[in-house]
Amino acid sequence: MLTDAIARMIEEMLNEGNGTLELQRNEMANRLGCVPSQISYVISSRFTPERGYVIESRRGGGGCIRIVRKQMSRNEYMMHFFCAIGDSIDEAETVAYLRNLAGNGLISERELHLMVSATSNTSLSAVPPDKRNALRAQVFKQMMLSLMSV
Amino acid sequence: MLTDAIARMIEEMLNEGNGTLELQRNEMANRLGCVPSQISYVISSRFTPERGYVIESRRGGGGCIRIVRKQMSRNEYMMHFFCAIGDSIDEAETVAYLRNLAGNGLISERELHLMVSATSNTSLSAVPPDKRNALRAQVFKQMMLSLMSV
DNA sequence: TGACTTTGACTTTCTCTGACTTTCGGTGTA
DNA sequence: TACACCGAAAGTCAGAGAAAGTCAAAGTCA
Repeated sequence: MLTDAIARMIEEMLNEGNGTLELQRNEMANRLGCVPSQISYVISSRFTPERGYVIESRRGGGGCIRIVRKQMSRNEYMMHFFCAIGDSIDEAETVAYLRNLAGNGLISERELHLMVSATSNTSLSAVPPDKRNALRAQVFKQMMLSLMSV
Repeated sequence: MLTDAIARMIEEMLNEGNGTLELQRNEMANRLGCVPSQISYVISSRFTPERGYVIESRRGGGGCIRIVRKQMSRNEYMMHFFCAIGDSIDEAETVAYLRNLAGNGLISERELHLMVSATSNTSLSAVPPDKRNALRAQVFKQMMLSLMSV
């Protein structure tokens, strides 16, 4: 059945994208040889808020549909990231992690900014560069822990 | 999409300019290879008063568009604390400041926890104790700044 | 039969463009 | 000085086009 194929495809893409996905309805419909509204149907019947998905979209040129899975409990998800940090991490990777957390609604926009700046090279400039990544990981992880306990 | 590129560019310039920006519509359109009214479109659809921006402009020779990210008296308050931090601060005093901010509703409970843990001795344990207070002040101030610009 | 799928026509929203208008500063002239 | 004119900006607006949303009717399957 078409619906299932599309749903499976979206699932996979969600997995690849760490629970976040942006797709273009027309493009996808084209790829699958179906009518665009079929994509809408699948999303509205399968990827509902009750099942833990958040949908946003934008019309017009260059429009797209954004699907975010909120399935894992917050803390499970946080823990997943927490473990991935390791004991050294550079600035760029930290920002990437944090954007991901924000994209999944686990931290707010303000919290994103807070954490980015706390772990920035600017903040840590007093520390010799060769020790910075370790310190950053430490700070990052402490902040994550603090969020998990609130 | 052009709109997004322009919006991103303006954001960045705003950040660089501490929340203020003057741009020349034609010049910018030229640089981006688009029609000048596109710039107007982006500004009117994205940098609206509802989103906290103030727009002024001047026509004629040497004209320009001025964009200001509105910073409420909230920020003035934050600035007051910011200045009080100095370039060295210990853990206890940091917690006191943060409690104060939370008590005044300037940061949320979660943000309080985040900031306390980012500036804790635990987070900064990799740094020799005699350098910790300076680093803490640095981290603290960066976080404050990030909140003021959101 | 009844619930779920599939389709396509129509609607709404967003982007982009270009023609036309308004405003501003400067410059030349009486 | 006062005024008219000119060129250089920014403002406005309507229209075209792109993409997603909606919905009802037709089709399918258990």
